[in-house]
Amino acid sequence: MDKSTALQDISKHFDPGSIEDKWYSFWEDNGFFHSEPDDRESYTVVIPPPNVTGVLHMGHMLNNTIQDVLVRRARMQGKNACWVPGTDHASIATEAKVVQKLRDEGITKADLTRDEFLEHAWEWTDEHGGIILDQLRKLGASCDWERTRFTLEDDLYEAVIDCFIELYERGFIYRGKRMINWDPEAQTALSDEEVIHREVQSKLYHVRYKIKDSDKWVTIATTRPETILADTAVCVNPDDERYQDLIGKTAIIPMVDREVPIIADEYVDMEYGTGCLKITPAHDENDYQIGQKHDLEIIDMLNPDGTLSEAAELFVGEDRFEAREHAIQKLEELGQMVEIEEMTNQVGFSERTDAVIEPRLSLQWFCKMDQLSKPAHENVMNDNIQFHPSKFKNEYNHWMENIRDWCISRQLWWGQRIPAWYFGDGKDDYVIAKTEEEAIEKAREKTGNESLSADDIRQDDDVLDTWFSSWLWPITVFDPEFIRTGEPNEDLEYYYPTQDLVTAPEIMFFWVARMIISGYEFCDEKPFSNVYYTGIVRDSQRRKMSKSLGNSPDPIELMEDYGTDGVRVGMLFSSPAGNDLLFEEKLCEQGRNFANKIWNAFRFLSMNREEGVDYADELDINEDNLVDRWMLAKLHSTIDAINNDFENFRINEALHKIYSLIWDDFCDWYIELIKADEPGKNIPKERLARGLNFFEQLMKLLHPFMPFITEEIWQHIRHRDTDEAIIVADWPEFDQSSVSEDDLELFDAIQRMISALRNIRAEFNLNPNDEIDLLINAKDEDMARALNENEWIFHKLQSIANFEVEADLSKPDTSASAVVEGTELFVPLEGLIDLDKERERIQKEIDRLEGFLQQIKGKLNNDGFVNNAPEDVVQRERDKKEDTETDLEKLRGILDELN
RNA sequence: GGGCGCUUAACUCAGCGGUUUAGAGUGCUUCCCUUACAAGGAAGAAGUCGCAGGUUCGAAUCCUGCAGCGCCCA
Repeated sequence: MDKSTALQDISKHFDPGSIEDKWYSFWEDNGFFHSEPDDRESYTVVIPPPNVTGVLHMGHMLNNTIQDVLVRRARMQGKNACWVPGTDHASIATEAKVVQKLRDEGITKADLTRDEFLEHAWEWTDEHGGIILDQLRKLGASCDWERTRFTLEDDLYEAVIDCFIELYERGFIYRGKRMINWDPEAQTALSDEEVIHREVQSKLYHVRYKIKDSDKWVTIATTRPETILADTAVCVNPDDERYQDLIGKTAIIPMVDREVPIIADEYVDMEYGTGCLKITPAHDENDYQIGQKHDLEIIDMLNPDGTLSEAAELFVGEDRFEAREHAIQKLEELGQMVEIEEMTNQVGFSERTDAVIEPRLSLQWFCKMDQLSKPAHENVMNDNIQFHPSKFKNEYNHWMENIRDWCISRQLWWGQRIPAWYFGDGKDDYVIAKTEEEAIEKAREKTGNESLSADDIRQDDDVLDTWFSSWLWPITVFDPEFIRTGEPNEDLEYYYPTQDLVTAPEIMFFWVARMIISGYEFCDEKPFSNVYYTGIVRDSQRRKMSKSLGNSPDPIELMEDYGTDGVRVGMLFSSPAGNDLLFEEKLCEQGRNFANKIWNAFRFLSMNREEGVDYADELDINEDNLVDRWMLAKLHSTIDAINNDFENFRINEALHKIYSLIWDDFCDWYIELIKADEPGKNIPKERLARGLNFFEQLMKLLHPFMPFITEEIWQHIRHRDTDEAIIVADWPEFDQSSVSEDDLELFDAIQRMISALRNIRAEFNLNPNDEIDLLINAKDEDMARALNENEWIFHKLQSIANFEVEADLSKPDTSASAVVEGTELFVPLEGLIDLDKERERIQKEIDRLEGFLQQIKGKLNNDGFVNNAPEDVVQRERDKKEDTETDLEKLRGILDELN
């Protein structure tokens, strides 16, 4: 397949749409994404599994682009790169969607059996699942699709059950009645991490309770007056002098006239509110603690759906918010509402359904965290696992230091069903078993009842938290049986621990911390070495992009409008690790424009190719050509800098450097300077070959960022066998000996001279084609020789009739002038020059340099600086001073002559 | 309430080790369809680096306080 010819009609605008699918299939079909264990060093990344029925959003785009950049570079470096894709079942979110869909069809969940419901859920999953994986393909993600995993597929399901059983046997899992976060919308318990606290405007109700056998009243304050119905005590601080006489008395709960004790506990803050606290042990965490301590009655007044239960006595069946309104009304009627105060307070909302969370006493399964989390805590703090940026270590530390037990049961059907089997109503009347048969056996053993049968036992209805399956992700994607066997298979042995994890800081506790915990617990080894936290993608008003707000552009549309490469570049450009990204489409435009620039550079080189000519395939510069030496030095210093950026996870910096190397150095200078000497002629063969070879190096450095255009161009430059595709090409190797500081400096001086000439043309309205004379008074003989040797560069970039360089040339009359590092440039402009304007120009330069000189002198006149600063720093200042003084002297001379 | 972070050009952001007149993109001004690219080229204007102290020979950079904004946790 020789695509290197017939490019004369190539489009002026790069058309990404026509090549993306082609190259993606090419890579995938040829197995470049697939990895098998071998002798090479492994480089492994596991994807943060998106929700199986979700669609790609901007956060995924950023996150997966970064993963792809890392993976593609590692692959080019010759590592055995393996990026494992997959999805999770997103228990609550998916179940909620299925419930909603059924509701739309007039079916309620309660009408269905578990199996019937799951059938609907699988149907939904089959229909919507995988969409997001196709979207990742569109993004160019070089995942090993043969390894695609789903947290609810059979063997991963089994692994989670094994994990539960294992941890139960190790004593880390227990069942208990605890205060949990109840989501009345999804009707399930949630972990602490799934509750989002938001500040809301609310009211603080001051309500007075009557003291029994007395005319006295006591006033409490609450934001949830309906919970008064479940009060079982009133509590004051034992040191509070105001209430000493009340302790031990009885208060009468308003509305229901229940008698409750007035107790004393240090927990009560005397300063807060009235210093009197109502105690509702069933519906508040702290109240529950006090209730336990003082052995108070517990009245659970809520049904699972958030309506009031019989226990409330009043407003039974009403929703909690409706009941609140009625309670307020009633209290006012009774004359027991003392005051209503406006206030802001923190309210918990469900991460998934956004329903207001109710603290609720409930029998749930928990995972004990204090012991389990120790190695995970230590190994992040000692940098055995590195966070990028490291500021996230602090948050991690704080969470770990205050870690609480993890509520892992969910009152849902979509997930791994808890392997607990009950044979009675007692607290301990259960066994943990993988199968029914095993459960029967264990139950017989436990009860001593040999005739116990399947009819006598019942499996727990609940499933496990989704994160209880994804915390095993780096292990089970490779070896689902490992949790059970403890014997790693070949894959786990080879790929674990993985190298880098790229994710959002939002799920540091949900997922990252827990993966580290399970990694140490089951593998006795970290799951990854680096965690790169991306920023959050926000809109121009700093709002998080979300589907519900409708402020997120459709990623697929963006890719269609700007090209995938363009969008990738746009996303990465202003996104250093951990910093939020304010997304605007302009960023994609910049990416698209860059692709177009590259495309046209390639197009130009192609147009100069001649049919049947072989262009050398090794980069072999012309050592006699400053421009070649300069480009080589630029290339290698950039390779070095980019490698360094990658080491430090400064992905956006690396991109900026390759961007500038291609656009500013290669396109604006190198290509201009290798152009044919006469218009209409082709670039000479050797020169063009070198240009193409440089271009190849640039494409390789760019490939991780812009995979499609680089492969397209790579394949056009010359014929490639399949295994010579850029995706598996060698990452350019840094060579220090290719970086000549002298060449970089000389070329930099020439660039500034050219810029000075362009400035003169602009100031005096000369056209690019107007010929000028250029007389140069070089600062010394070396510079004179160097400029004479490189006279051609000036001719290439400027229309120059006469070019003259001397080390002692005097200024011609009526010329425009410039001074670059002690070298004076004169452009005689008889009749064209506006002397006032020229004086102004020179004066401006003098002013600028004088300001600069002042600063340098300030330093050098400071004894402290001269005596204390490192010698080379002081010397540099001295050199600067001398150079600046020389330039100033010359400019003043020029100005004198103009006057 | 506890903790963390941010504040740099009109806008969005870089700026890692403290020491070259603080950079990029966008936007703006002027010129140019110059034999790749107008999705482009050239030139240019634009910043007392939030405020106040401190350390230092030297601070956008380190420390302290303050203000404003944001995030995490309770």
